Amino acid sequence: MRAALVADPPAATSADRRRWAARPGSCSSGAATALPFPVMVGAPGATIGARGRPAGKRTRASQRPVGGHVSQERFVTSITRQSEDFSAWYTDVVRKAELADYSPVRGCMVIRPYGYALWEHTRDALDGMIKETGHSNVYFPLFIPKSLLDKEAEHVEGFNPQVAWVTHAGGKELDEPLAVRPTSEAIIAATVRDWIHSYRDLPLLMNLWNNVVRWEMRTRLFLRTTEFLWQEGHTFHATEQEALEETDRMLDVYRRLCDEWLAIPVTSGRKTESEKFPGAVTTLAIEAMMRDRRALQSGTSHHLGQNFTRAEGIEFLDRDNLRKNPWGTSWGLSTRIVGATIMAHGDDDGLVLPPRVAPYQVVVVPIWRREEDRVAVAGAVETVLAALRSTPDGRAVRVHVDWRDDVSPGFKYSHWELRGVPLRIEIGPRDVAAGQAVVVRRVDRVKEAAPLAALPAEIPARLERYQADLFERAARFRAANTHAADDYDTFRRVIEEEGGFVMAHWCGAAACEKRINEETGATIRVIPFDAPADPGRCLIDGGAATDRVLFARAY
RNA sequence: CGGGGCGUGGCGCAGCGGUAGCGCACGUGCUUUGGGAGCACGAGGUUGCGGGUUCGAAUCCCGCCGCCCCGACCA
Repeated sequence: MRAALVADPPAATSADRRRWAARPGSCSSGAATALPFPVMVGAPGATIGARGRPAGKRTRASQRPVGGHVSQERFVTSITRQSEDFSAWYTDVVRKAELADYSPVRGCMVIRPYGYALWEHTRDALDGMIKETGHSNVYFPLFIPKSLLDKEAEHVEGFNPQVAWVTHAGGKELDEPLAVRPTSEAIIAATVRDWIHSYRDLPLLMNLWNNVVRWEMRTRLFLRTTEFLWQEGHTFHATEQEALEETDRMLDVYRRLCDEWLAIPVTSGRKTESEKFPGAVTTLAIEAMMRDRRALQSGTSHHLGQNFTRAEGIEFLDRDNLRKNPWGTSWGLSTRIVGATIMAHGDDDGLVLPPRVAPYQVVVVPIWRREEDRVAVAGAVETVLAALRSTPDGRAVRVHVDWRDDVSPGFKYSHWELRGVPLRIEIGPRDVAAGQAVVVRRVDRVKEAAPLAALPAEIPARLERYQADLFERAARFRAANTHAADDYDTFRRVIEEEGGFVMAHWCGAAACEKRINEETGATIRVIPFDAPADPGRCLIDGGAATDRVLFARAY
């Protein structure tokens, strides 16, 4: 885990406090590394929140004694309910939790400090796994000469409508247009031709963290933006077997990222011909279920065969003294995964973040009225902070203390719940007197008192349990919304009325797949790897199928 | 690209011929603070742009521009 984010020192001036408080993710202590947050400002004229809502009416919630039962009351009222309009809910949450903003550029977003911190934790976890599996990070250019992109026929055709071109530079028209990379297969293949001569040069295992541009007609923050951040892995192998293993291995890395870090259960499988990456032999993907029961493709891994190496004329001399084209793979996971995290866990009160990637794992809300109370509470808070920064197992907890004195404790509760902080610790004069703190879980608002002395051991354990609980909750939700359909009428009814994943038989014909999509809006998300043998008849033409495939309406 | 809608302080809106107002947010002060506090005072707008009609245009007409929503691509 990364270093703890350090809390605001109570000694800060009130103006300082406000400034820091306005930038969650900022570190105010010299001890911790200050995250470099460029403060990006939405330019004037940007359309912000075209779908806004009237500001929340302050319904003064009745006061309740500490240690009470779990409240069903809805405290955050400025967010559209999921049940009312899931898309509006999503946009509200992204904007009000200050994850991202629209920008002056159509279809492009500004990722704000809190959103970027969430992406960074996800990215760092994945980067670690990519390195553990033997890959090195590299960088390739943003611009790709047209001639390179044109070499692989299926690739060109697939990406053409989405490519942005640079035709002028230096005050004149370029001899050859440059594509703003939609992905880097072409330029990488063209470059590594000079690096690969012998089987001894293989495998070549590379990964790039970069931005790509794909011109989109309809965009959504994080889920589909014209420019997005991602990693793209590119590898070259001496045998097809090795390339196939690599494709599987990296898909499983993505599965583990979702599983262990994001608490999102995913289904791994193979894409159909119509859904595969342009230029790939096969495409594998992980699919996750969002809380509106729709599917979201969250990561893809492609077996490229020799398509790109042949197009580029990459050859190596093998052990058997024969010249061969290497086999390639590529795999990518983007900022879309942030959208997945939001939609897989969030509720009507805002974000619900998995502790392992949450910018703040714990927020402390000190409560005081008189100056003497504040001093007493500050003492207890300092003790807790020191303990959380050096827990018994040596791991630091990312904790933030909200010392703002211009908003009420109740406001702070809502503020941090909207932002999905897993645990809230409330410490007031009554707690100090009792030598305890009140700990509240974001996901279910379960509220418990815990002795101050026990917190160093308690909090990390509670965060782990919380992480596990979130995964369990998501897995139960997915199970409850996965159905089987054995005939087309049932299928249509389930897709229409229930939504979710529908497991059904498909003969493998593109025509049947197409008809289902056109008539129901559902697509084959994947042909799952772990589907049990279960022979049946295709929904459309009755053709034989050995097992079921996963259908859903998707993002 | 076809259909629908909207452009008015930072955000959300009202005003629909007589020279711009409300809520939120913002600033200052006082009282507050264990589930989104209250009051008072204050600051903030060449009404998207350009033309026209009129004594007079945010308002009516024409033309641009921009954005949003709905239908064919994608991580």
